[in-house]
Amino acid sequence: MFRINPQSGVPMYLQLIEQVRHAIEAGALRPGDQLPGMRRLAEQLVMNPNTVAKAYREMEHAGLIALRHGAGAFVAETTAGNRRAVREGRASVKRTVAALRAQGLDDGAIRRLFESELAETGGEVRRK
Amino acid sequence: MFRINPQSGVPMYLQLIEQVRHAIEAGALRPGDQLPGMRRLAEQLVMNPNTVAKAYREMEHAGLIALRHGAGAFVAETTAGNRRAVREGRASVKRTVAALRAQGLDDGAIRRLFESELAETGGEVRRK
Amino acid sequence: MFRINPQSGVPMYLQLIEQVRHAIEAGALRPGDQLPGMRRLAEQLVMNPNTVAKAYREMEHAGLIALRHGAGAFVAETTAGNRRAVREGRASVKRTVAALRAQGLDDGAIRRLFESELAETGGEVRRK
Amino acid sequence: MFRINPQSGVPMYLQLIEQVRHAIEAGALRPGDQLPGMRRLAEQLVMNPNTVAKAYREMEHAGLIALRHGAGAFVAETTAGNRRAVREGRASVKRTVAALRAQGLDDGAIRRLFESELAETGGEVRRK
DNA sequence: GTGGTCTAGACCACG
DNA sequence: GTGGTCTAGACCACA
Repeated sequence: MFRINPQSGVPMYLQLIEQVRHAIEAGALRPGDQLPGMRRLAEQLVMNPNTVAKAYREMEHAGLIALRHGAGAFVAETTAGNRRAVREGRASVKRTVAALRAQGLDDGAIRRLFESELAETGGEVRRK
Repeated sequence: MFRINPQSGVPMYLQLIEQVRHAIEAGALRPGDQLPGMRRLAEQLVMNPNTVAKAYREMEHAGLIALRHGAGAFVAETTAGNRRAVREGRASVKRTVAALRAQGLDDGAIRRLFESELAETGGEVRRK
Repeated sequence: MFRINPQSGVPMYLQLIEQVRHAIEAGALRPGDQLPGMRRLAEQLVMNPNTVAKAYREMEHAGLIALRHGAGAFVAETTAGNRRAVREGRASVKRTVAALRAQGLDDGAIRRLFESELAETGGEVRRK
Repeated sequence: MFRINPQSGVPMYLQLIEQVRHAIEAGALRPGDQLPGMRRLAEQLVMNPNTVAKAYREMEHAGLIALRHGAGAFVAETTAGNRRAVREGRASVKRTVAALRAQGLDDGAIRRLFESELAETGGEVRRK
């Protein structure tokens, strides 16, 4: 369900958090849903359980999920977000990325293009 | 010219490298152009000169730039890349991002959207 | 400066957090003050650096301290609290505890007495 | 009769033990008195019966209570302790805590205050 | 079996 | 030297 790249320079636990966040935004994970157990997920993603635990703890702090001792991790009920916008946006992103790929750009170049655009047009600062 | 976010979790020196790489791809920096001095850049970006130095060293190692002792850092002549594709791609990325922003998505949600797309469609693994 | 008891059943990192919080409340640590380095403190308290790191991270989350990469940990400026009440309260607590000790009560009995009183009179729930 | 806080970081079974111990010290529970049934208590305190069972087992091990198979749990006859000192101490603790509350201190601050006092003046180490 | 704490120790990023 | 990430693996608390 998730794909982590240990070589990207982005901490693995952050990658996991972003992907869970996206899964929630996109509706793949819904409030109340149980997340995979830490150990099981660690095994799937070929990483250490402690690393998964760190991601889960941070997500709990962020109010994204709730950890119930002995019971598991669950998507928080308060998770709102604009799921509609995210789901609708997927199509245009898909088209744009496909076009860029067709022109011979690799992942890195595409990523830099998007990041550059975000940096230029965003009043927002990129945060943890 | 560059914008680094120390809080993003992505190493600052990597952010700088990616932005230089993009500037070259996009034509903002051309072969032979001189890069800002390390100390000056460090001051501008509010970071330690050692961190800038590390980024420059890595870029030299990658063949992106050439460090001429006592003279400064210059964009390498050998820098190929598909500049045309990058420049042409900017417009569509700009349109896509603007549309997503208009739907109320913030930087994070947009980033997660294209990262998700890259991960799903990319045969390529994201590398350092 | 701090005293941790590994056998108490209360997690060591929580004990450390409470003691730092108290030091701030009591004025022993003031906004802007630098905390001991994680490794150094770990050595002093005879615990693992990772355990200290966990305490520091939680305190950062709680807004108690700020962690500056490569620079150290510092007491947050926003730390208000009612220092006066805490400092003035110390005397009465000191007297009460001394009296209880004189009557032959041990730490456990004294603690249970206070906790019982807090539970009975507190509208507040004891939180992490 | 008892109040457990699952969020405090202190193990629930330890909280329960301490509260039973206090009830005995304070005379609320007298030698020979029957303790609530494990299942009933678990329900009241919103916790798993196994957790209550663990607390009861530990208390039996500590000689605090006796478990009579099929009959229930009873406060041990041998329970000594200085009940008089505890009962007499309640008044001064009540006064002290009330004063601290009046000064605006919350449960946490009060707890840190007496824990700090216990740590400073106690030759005793806090044990399980 | 699930989350939580702790240890020991390696390597990286930043100042 | 300071904080930060990751691994490997033990043991505890709770359901």
